[in-house]
Amino acid sequence: MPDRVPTSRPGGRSGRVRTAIYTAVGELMGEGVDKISFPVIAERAGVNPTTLYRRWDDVNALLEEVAVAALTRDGESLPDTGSLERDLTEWATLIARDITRPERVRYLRAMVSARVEIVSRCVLTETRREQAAEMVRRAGERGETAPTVAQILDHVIAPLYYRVVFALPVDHDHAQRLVGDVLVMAGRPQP
Amino acid sequence: MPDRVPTSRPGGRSGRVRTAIYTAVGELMGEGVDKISFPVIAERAGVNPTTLYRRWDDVNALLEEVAVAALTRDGESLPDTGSLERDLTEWATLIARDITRPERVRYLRAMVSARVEIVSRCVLTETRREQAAEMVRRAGERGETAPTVAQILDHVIAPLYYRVVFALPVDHDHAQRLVGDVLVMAGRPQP
DNA sequence: TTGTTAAAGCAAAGATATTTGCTTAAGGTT
DNA sequence: AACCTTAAGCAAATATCTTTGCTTTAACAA
Repeated sequence: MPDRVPTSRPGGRSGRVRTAIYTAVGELMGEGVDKISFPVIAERAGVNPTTLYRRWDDVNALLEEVAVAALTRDGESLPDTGSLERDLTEWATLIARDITRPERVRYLRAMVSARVEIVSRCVLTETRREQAAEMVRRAGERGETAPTVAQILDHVIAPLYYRVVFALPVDHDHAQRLVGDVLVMAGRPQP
Repeated sequence: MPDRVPTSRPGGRSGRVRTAIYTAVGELMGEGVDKISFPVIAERAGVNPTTLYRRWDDVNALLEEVAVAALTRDGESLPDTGSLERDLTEWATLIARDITRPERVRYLRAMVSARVEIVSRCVLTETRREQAAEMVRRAGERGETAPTVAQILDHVIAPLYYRVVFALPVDHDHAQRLVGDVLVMAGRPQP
C-alpha cells in the first residue's frame, strides 16, 4: 500500500464523549441554566474542557449542533387520514404540543439567536416545508382543493413558532383555528 | 426635617453615560460583533466597565433594555387611508422594511433569546396588537367586514417575524400576499 | 496480538471578565 | 456659593475562561 489514509474514528470513545456532551447540554438547557460555558458543560459531562475547546469553535457552535439534532429528529410520523383538514389539524396539534415543551422552547430560541448559522435554521424550516408539501400532494391526488405550501407555512407554522418564541399561548384550539383559517384560503388565486 | 428621601437623578451625567452605552450597543450590534461583553461595550462607549457591572446584572439584561427601546420607538405613524386593505398593506410593508434592517434583525433575535424577560417580549407584541386593533376599529366604523385582531397577528405579523427570525426572504410582495390572504378570512365565523 | 494514530486528559500559562474598596466628579438642594 | 449625595472613575484582587505543549488512552489495521 503506497500511502496511508488517515482514518477518522467516530465509534467508541469519541462517540461516547460526544453523547455525554450532548446530554449535558440538553440537561443544562432544560434546567434553565443561564451561564452555559464550555467548563460548565464539561463538568456536567464528566469530560475535560479542552476536548470542547478543540472540537467546537465556541459555545454557540455546540449549542447549534445540539439544537439541530434535537429539533430535526422528530419521531412524529406524518398524519394520513384521507382528509387534508384532518391531516393538517393533527399535524399542527402535534407540532404545537412538541414545540411548547420547555427544552424545545429553549432549543428554538437558541437556534434563532444571533450567531447560529443560517443553513442550520433552514434545516428546520425545510423539514416543515417537505411535510406540508407531502400532505398537499396527497390532497391533490384525492382531488381536494388545497392551500399552497407557502400558505401553510405562513399561516399555520409561522403563527405557532411565533407564539412560542414570543411566549404567547399555544394550544390545540389555536392550532385548529389556524388550520380552519388556512383552508378558507384554499384555491385563492395567487398574484 | 426628620428624614431625607434619597433622590434619584436621571438627568445630566448619568443620562449621558446611558446614552453613550446604548449607542455603543447599537453600533456593536449593527457591526455584527459577536463577542459583546461589558468591557467591550464600555470601551466603545468611552465609559468605565465598572459602571456597567453596577447598573446591569449581566450583558443580556442590558441588551434586552436596548432592544426594547429600539424596537418599541417606531416613528411609523399608523396608516389611515380609508380602506382596510390599503391600511394593512402599507402597515405590513412598513414593518417588513423595518424588521429586515440588519440591526433590527439582531435586536429581534436578541429579544427572542433565552434569557430575556417575558414581559419585555410582550411589550413588542402588544404594540402590534394595539395597532391592528385600531385599524380594525376604523374599518368597523366604515362598515367594512374585517378579520379579527388575532387573525391579523397570526397571519400577517407572525409570518413576517417568523421569516425574519428564520432568515427566509421578506419583501413587499410577500407582505401584500399575506394581507390578501387574511382578508379572505374576514368575517369567517370563529369557533 | 501488536503497532499506529486520532482524540482525550492533564497541567500550567495567558487572557478576559468580574468584584470590591476607595476616590473623584457633578447633579440637586439649602 | 457651600453642602450633601448619587453615580462614575480608578486600581487592585479575584475568578473564570481559553490556549497550549505534552502525556495517556483506546480505536482500528495489519
